[in-house]
Amino acid sequence: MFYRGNDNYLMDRREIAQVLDDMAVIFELTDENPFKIRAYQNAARVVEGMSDLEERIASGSLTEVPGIGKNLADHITELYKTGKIKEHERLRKSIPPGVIDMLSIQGLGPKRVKIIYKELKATDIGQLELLCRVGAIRTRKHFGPKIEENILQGISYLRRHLGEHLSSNALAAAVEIFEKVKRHPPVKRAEIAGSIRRRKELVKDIDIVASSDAPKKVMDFFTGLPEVEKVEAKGETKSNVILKSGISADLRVVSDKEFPYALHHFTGSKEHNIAMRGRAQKMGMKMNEYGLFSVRGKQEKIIPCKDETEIFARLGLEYIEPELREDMGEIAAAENGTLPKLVTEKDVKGIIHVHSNYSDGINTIEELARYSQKLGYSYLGICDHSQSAGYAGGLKPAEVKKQWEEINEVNKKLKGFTVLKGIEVDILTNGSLDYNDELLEGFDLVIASVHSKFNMTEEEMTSRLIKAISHPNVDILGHPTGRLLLSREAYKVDMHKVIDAAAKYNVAIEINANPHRLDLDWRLCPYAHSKGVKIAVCPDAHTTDNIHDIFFGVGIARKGWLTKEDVVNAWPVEEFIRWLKK
DNA sequence: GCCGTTTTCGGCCCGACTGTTTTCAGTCG
Repeated sequence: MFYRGNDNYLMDRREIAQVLDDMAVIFELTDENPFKIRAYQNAARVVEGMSDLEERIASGSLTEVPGIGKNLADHITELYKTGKIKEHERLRKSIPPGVIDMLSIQGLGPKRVKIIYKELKATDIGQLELLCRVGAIRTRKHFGPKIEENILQGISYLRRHLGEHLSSNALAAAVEIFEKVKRHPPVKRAEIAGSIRRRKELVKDIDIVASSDAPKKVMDFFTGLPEVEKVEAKGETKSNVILKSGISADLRVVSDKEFPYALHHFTGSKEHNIAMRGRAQKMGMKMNEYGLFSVRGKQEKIIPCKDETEIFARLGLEYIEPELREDMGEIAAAENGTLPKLVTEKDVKGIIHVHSNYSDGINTIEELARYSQKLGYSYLGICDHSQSAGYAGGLKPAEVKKQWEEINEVNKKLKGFTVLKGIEVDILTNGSLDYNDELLEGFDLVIASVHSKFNMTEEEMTSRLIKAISHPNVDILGHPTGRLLLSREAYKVDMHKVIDAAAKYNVAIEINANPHRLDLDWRLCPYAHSKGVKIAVCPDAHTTDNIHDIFFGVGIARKGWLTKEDVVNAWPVEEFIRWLKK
């Protein structure tokens, strides 16, 4: 199931980018030159997209990379070699961590946080909340009751999601410790269970299930891992630790005979398990994490099963994929033999919705194409931003024409691979699109997305999206609700009406595979399927690395019961193009 | 911070929106 990750230095590059971004954040709070801040942010993105970082560090040629000068080259080298930057450590100490946390509150940026910290002396979110409640915020210039209210709402949103993690972060942390546990000699079998295995978009903790005859040894090994910050509980069957990444992780160790039952039990969901136990009971059986038992009076006898498939079979069910175990109809479908054959990562044929260096992406069209081809895909849809998206380097019509010529050139060079001329066109406030019809007609592929004016009423936003969908050139509706997991709520919109409109105009809806979005929500996929609406699983990539995010999008599609027939970019290129020309 | 046949200082991207104001500051994308 696992994220195949990337070749070579992904973690190093991401970690370096993270530190540079962190420095930029601190600079924002300390009145640094705004262009210096941007230089750091820019360098973070550049490093993230570099394929030859190690060579350049070794040869000292980092400064040849646009956006990296003497200073940043030194910082990056220091970080790569020593794991830290002295100046970063110094900056970190100059500002309380609780102040930096405030920046994650929606509507609070560096300027306001600085006033809250320097003038109102609040050093964490709790103190800030108190200031809002007593009306102390509104005493400052340009602060008023409405801003107090917005801050309180932002804090409440953060609290509601306290202890939750993006699936991408949780998975990365889980894989790191899981691989070690799995390779530990006393361990016979091991799997990541829980909501990560069910591919939920947000995850509270990591669950690992292992089998062994020497549970104590396994527990000692687990609680002694270098990734562990704190051991919360430690026993022979269960241990709980807090990882240095801040995520809580559970390990359960059972005998190898018990493993399939434990795996099923700790994969959940709780609701699925309740329904399964009810079914077992009706069939004269009993089910828990240690086994499936036949019950006769007071006599209980274990029913041996070597894996989960056998457990389901004993209960008269087809194997149910973990993604579907939410008690949302999967048990009935497994009984009737009507479970869908879920789309897999391998089914995906084309990567669409990718930003190039024409707008806010890092890589050139050719780099993106060659990388996608190397990964085994057969087509790529370049979809940069349209002209209104000034912040993201949106393309003016003349630049679009230039890009088309470049795409033609790249297509001539590549064999057995097709680059499509696409665009992520902004949906303007009134639902019209950001280019005239003549220009739109020239694209192979048009994704329409909202990037502005999120605070409309539900009626206004719904009709705005439906108007965009009804445009004859629109093929796909991009990130339909605009949500950013753990940081921004979706805008108000009636997605059922939007899906109905997508069905009417034969427009596909995106599952944006960026782990911060995962939008369309999987809970709405069955409705879309029932209306015949197709889905596009798109990485919304801004670097070659981001293309791997497709993994998270496919997870959501699977959770939404979708098959490869439902997913337009799981179709061969000819079929996809035929559909685009519909 | 970076960049540069405008070669070493001066420019670097901006439009929309909100909540404050009474002309603008801050945030977001």
